[in-house]
Amino acid sequence: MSDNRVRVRFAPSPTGPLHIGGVRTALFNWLFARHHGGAFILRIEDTDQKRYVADSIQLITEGLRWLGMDWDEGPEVGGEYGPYIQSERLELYQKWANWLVEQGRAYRCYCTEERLDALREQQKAAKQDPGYDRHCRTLSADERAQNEAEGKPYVIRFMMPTEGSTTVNDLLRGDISFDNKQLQDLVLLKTDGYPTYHLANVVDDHFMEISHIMRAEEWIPSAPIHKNLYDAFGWDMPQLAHLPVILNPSGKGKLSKRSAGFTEGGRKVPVLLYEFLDGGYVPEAIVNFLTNVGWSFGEDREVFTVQETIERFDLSRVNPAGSIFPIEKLDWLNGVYLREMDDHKLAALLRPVFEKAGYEVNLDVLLQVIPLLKPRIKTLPEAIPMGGFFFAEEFKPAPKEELIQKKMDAAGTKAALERAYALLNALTEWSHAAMEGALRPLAEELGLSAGQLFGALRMATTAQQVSPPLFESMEVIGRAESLRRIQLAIASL
RNA sequence: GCCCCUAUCGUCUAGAGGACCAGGACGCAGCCCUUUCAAGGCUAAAACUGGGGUUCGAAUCCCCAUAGGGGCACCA
Repeated sequence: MSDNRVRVRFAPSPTGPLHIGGVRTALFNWLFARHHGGAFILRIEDTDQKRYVADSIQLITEGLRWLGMDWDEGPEVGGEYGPYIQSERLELYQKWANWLVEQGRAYRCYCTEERLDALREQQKAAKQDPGYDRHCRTLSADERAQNEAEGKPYVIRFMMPTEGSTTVNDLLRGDISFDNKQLQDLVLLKTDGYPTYHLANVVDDHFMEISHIMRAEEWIPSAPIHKNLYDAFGWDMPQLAHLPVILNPSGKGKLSKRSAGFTEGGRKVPVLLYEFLDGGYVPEAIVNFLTNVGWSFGEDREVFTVQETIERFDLSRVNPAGSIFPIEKLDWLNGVYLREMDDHKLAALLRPVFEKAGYEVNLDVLLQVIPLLKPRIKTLPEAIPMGGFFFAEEFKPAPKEELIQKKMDAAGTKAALERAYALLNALTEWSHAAMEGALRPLAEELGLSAGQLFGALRMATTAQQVSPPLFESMEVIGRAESLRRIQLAIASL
């Protein structure tokens, strides 16, 4: 199954934190590379100086590593096709842009921003399609010479064919044709000497010997542009596969961090990768979840390991239709992974969560608590209300009213707690089994339901309406402290 | 406005002409278990956008309509 000619890349631009949509694109590329035994390349497309955000590259590399995606070539690891940061390859792009000019396939355009803006306004007013009017494409030799003599700044524009059509093949959708009249004489090289995305992308994919381009669906309209560029250069175009977009839970538009990043219930949906980290999702669950959006394992299976995914991943199972971000499925899946997780590993994840919430964590206690927490949490922060009280420095007894259970009064509650105290105090072994063995008959004797008696004890020992099972909790709290708390409750009645 | 893509339960999806009165999962509802909350088990409701073709036969192929999405920068 190994094909070392498979070379794919993830090519984000460093404009801020990783977006989950980008992560999905990266993941599919990575899975494809690993499945075929090819190379996964990380390339940084920093050709827009205005949008560059410092530290972005680090956020990207850390994010990919967190999810377990390693790259064979790129920043931090190097490679034979580098550099892998586009701002370090400017000469290459300039060379090939100029080559196109020499070949008569591109031209210098001296139009100012003002003229372009005015043109756009005019087109808009006349309800014409927007686009460059190719003014500088037909400049005479004299006009050109004059512009050069004046030292006017210029961009290099591609001379797009104006007739016929361009057909590109998409591995998921088949052939897609575009009327060349729709295509623009787009800018290849900007005034500042930096390439645009289109030029840099084509040049790099060619020289980095990329075999398959897997990118998001919003790039489909630029595929014919790229195709014409490859043709002009005389290069073969890599295979294309446009991955479906992920839509907002609101159903309106692409998944974005703004406006519609909420579910119908008004819940904030995580979108940036760090928001998933902060939200208490684990990487294994995120990866498993992402592979279920736009791709399916088959065999009616929803839960599987990365290794299984790598073995099975292929483009034929990619669904070309866009999909709404199914966040509730991630919650469920995260719960599945948390339940299956090794106790020590979960302890390492939970410890900082409790500490951040202001609790001082005793590792021994945490390890005892984890089995109680496991089936009750879907995300890490949910452990705080469920288990935080185990680490509270000072016990705050529940108010009297809350000790009294349904259809009971203060006197009855007090009497029941006193009897329970006596039985527990007499126990030779402080285990949940022993406690239950002693107290269940008591409930019956007192004519109370298990819910009434245990409810009162829960309130007395944990001061919580909701908690892990009573006796297991008391086991963790310890004999002396549990008995002390029951005494406290009795005294308050 | 123009161009392009897509279309199965509320949602994520299975389905590559007969094995489909359409399967799985999440969510939702009910029941069981149960000391609260979960987890777990069981059951239920829930979909092939519409219309034309092609074919002995269409969720699957073609066309049109509709709907949703994407794109039309010296941003990627």
